[in-house]
Amino acid sequence: MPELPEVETIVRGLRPHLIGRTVAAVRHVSAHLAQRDPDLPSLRGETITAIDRRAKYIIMQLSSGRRLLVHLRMSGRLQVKEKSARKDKHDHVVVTFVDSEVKLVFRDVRKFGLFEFVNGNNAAGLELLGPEATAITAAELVALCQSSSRPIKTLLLDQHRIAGLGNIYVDESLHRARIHPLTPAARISRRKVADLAAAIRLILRQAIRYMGTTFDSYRGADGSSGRYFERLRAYGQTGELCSCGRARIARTVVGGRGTHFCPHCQRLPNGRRRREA
DNA sequence: ATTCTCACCTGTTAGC
DNA sequence: TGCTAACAGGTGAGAA
Repeated sequence: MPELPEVETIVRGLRPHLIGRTVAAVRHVSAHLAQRDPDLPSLRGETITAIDRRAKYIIMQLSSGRRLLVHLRMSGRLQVKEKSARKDKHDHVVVTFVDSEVKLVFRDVRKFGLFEFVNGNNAAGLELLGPEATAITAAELVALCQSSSRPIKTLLLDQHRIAGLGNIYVDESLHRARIHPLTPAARISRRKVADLAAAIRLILRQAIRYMGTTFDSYRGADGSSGRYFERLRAYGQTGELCSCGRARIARTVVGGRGTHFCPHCQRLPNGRRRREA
């Protein structure tokens, strides 16, 4: 699942190929995307002037002043391929460019992703996003935590509070900061919250350097896998010995999401220790 | 206002 | 072997 580091990696991979390119044609727009945005064919003739990222959103600035919004959600991929590459059954948009041997392909097996112009419907979603997780300060996170009694994991996944984290990097950040994912946010000490803010920034920075995490379907703009997979210490490590050497990584469910943690390092504050389900 | 639940979707895996 | 059911998970709409 593409989270902030994966999206950043894709954006960096797209820029050298697409900046300054003019769209020659928009091909194969799948019905579910055409229904959400009937204007997609009008991308033809636009020149891509910039490609930016906001949390997990990719925003392409166009010469007309319009903006194209892409969100990969669960299974989306945005890849640059040779013009001759065969179309896959899950390719939902194919964009070709003037005087270019490559094409941009939006593939999305589960069809949760967005590929549309910024408009009234989706602009609000962008504006409601919390501060970028990469730049979250201790003070900001302290304020955030004090205002909520929700489990810290649930709070960190709320894009309106802090934007960019997903299931993988929340588990990794809480593990590094040694905080149990079910800890009520307001019950975490200032010192631990500061640790958490530092852990979030560090892990995201490292994950970007390693070009993201490929757990299942994620691929970079050039189709490559993310190398941060090898660095995971909690997510998907159920049953593996924790780096502390004292316990094995357990799995439970928090807010409906698979949650990985070390029962030794990450304990609830009142002494109760939670085991796997 | 805030928080929780469910729907969206399909490939993969577990269970019979 | 072949089938069905459960599961994965980011987000937003609607309910509590």
